[in-house]
Amino acid sequence: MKDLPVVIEDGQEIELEGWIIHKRISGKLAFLDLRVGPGVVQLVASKKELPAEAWQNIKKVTLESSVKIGGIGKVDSRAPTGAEIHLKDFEIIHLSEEFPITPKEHGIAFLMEHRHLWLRSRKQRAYLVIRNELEQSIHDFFYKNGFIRIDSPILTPAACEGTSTLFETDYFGEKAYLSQSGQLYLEPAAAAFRKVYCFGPTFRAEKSKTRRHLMEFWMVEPEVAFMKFEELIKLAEEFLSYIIQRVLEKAAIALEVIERDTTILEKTTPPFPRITYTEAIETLKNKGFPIEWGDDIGGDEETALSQETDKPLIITHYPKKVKAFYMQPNPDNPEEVLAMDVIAPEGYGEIIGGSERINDLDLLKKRIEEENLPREAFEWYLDIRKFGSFPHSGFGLGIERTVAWITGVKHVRETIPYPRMLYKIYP
RNA sequence: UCCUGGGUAGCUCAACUAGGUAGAGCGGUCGGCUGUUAACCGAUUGGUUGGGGGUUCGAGUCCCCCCCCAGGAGCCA
Repeated sequence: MKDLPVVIEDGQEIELEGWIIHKRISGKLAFLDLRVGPGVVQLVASKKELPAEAWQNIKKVTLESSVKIGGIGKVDSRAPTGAEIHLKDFEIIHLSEEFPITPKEHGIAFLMEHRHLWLRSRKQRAYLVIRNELEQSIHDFFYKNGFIRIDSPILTPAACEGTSTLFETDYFGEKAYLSQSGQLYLEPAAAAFRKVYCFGPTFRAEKSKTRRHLMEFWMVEPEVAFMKFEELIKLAEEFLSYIIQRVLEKAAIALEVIERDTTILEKTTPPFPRITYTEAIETLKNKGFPIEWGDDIGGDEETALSQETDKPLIITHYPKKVKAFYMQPNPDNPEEVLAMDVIAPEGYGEIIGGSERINDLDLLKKRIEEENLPREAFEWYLDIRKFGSFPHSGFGLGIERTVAWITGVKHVRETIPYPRMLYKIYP
């Protein structure tokens, strides 16, 4: 079975530390698989070529024991990763107790209980290597394009989009909430640096229990001063295309390990197909969904729409009542806002949500009142519209959903090292 | 929160339309095997059937309550 390889040169003298993940022993010849880092290498041991003590160690070593080995590298097509190490020495650092996770089948409840150990498994390592490549590609994209990274706070005094779904905590006698978006803190920073982004965990206390939701998830959010709605859509297209292509290139082996068919991913190049919310509602009605203009578009509806295309689908011009208070109204229709969502193909749903922001002070005050939001908490935010106000736009991309799409994994819980799910915070 | 399905050995499951003191594979352990790939062959180990109460001569199986898990919905990234 394919795994991430360790690069081995033919004839090279090698000393390595690692963990034994598999052992096949036959009388006088043994094969062991050693996990060194993300990668794995096969060890070959012949009884007559080893010190007696080393052979005894090989016989008694248990799965997931930590060991130190010495040997000679050999390129050999019979080895699972194309190369192997012929052992000259084998030392046990720690003899592992019986490891709960075996190469055979396990249920998801058992695996989630043992998430801290499950991380060592072949596919889980591949998923997290892919996540790492995605995160790096995001930073590289923004760095190359002159963005400044702004680390927004996690403890916040007020809601970005209403308080009902926030985790509340005590802040020296005051109420504080775990951030559900860095956006409000990004907008002031855009006035300082013009192009900014934040990258960090966000928290939603929604009691949702689906394959697309976590209580704690990571989001990257760019915000750009003087950027209008059309340019925002272009930014989203270029950004998403860049990060997908970069991951396909840099994480090619990890994608092979998980046997991901990347045909559709390769098609992620600008421009993306685009429909308005109103057109989406018409399409859904024709498909038989019981939906009316003004309703939000749910998971099944998103999947139905994304089936029309192999590329991410952009939906624009949503009704203002289903979107956040800070979104700029459509000049051609005040009931709509200049908002856009990007729906991933293959049923992975919304991965980007963004908009042009309101830059007029009076309009923003009015919208805060209409949504019954606590005005005091937003005074600092309103300041942006008092001191050199400027048109600006931004979006947020969900890391876990994007990794889920790239890897083809069904549930986002496997795209993050330690998922936080409804009523589940262990390990 | 709601709907549906489920909790039996360390793990994955079986024990039937009909209540009769639980069984297999994997893992572990011991032995065998010089090119294995989730190796193979033989032996062996393993259980208060999620918890509590009830019906019954007798409950894994039937009834009630509780706990936990999974899948889905709403909401969202």
